[in-house]
Amino acid sequence: MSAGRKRAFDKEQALDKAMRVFWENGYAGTSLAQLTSELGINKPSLYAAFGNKEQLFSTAMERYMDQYSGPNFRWLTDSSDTPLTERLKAFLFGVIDTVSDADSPKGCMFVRSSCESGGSAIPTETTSSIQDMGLEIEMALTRLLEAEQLRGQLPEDIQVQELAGYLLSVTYGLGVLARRGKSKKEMQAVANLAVLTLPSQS
Amino acid sequence: MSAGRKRAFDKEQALDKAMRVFWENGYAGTSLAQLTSELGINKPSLYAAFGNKEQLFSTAMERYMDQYSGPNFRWLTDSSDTPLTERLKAFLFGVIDTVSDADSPKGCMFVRSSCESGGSAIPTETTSSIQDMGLEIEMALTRLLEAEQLRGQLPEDIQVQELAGYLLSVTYGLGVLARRGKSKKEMQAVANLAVLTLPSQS
DNA sequence: GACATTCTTTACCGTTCGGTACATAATGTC
DNA sequence: GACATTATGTACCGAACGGTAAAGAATGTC
Repeated sequence: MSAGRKRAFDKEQALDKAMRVFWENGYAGTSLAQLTSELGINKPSLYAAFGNKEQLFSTAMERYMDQYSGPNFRWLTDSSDTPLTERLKAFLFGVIDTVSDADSPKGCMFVRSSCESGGSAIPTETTSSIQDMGLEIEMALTRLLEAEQLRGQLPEDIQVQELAGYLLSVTYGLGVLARRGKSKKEMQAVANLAVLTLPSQS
Repeated sequence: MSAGRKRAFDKEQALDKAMRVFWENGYAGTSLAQLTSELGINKPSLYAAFGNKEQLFSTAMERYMDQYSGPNFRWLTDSSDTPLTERLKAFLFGVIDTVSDADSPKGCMFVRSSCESGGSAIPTETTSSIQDMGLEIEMALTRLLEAEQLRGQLPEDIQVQELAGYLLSVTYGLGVLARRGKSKKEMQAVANLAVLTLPSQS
């Protein structure tokens, strides 16, 4: 064990709070004063633990993806005998729970950050890491659909990357709807419609 | 004609530029220095013409809705003998042109502002006006679908507000996809999928 | 052409921004 | 218990923030 005074706060807990502040107010819309106030620590402690604002945001973004996006996509990527339509529905319902949870900011932090990135509001390095996260998700979804198509769960004439784009569009749209205050029930009806109308029954 | 020195810049043109700056960088991510630099005018001129930053943003937002959102929705609201599916497709293609135009910022300014609003990043008054814009769109879309259902263009057992939510979700999703760099062709394929799978043929 | 009016320019206001130097307090090592 | 090490609290930094006062330049009215 190394010497030195012990940290007086829980780092994971502080990161979770920081993630929620960014989730609610965005990168440009969040100030260090807000962060230190919400986390209950001083600026030097924050900088010692997480680096600067940009690095803290990136870490918070990764935590969001690990904690929410990952588990939701696991409904899709976990091998299972459940029909694809039902797994898609479970995925979308999981997303809905995430973006309209009563104890978290409304909407999707990834969607929000994607919209905020690209311009001068977010540093370029962070912008490209957000870009990478999105590409990773998209590729995973495409690969999954390809595998399902080979297994006969999808018509052979369908373009899987088009279908992946469609599913992403609906998913992202749910994030926006949630931010706009759409109720969980209404969004679940939307998800049902989206899955119901899929060309998935082989 | 009233007395006084003439304005040395075109107000409409300046508003258009301001709209694009907000579109690209968001409300919190845009500074007055950026605005005055991009518009080519000084701060006092900007304040005299448009009020403060918040009022300028609201005006820019209204211009965006008038110039882009309005015309796109007119594909839906204009009475026509064209089948609903084709009108929906025309609407979505119009949206795609807007959010992935080569001469404008990528993505949808309304989607972006909706994500940014709600927290402390945007003043509450502006937040609620954005909220109102969204509700107006949603109600117009719902009314349209109701009318189409009465005309027999939609199955009687379908819940039009659920369908409206679904269409909004896809539409908002396209705005996010565009911001993330999806090509126009890919998005058009997504729109085709979304319309193709609709339960619209009566 | 005097004058009131309106815009532009410059310079500035107080505040908040992200970030840090420095002294102090707490810990493990020896 | 001396010491190196690490975290905390305070106080501060220069820069950028949104916004404005004041003076000068251009216009129409009379």
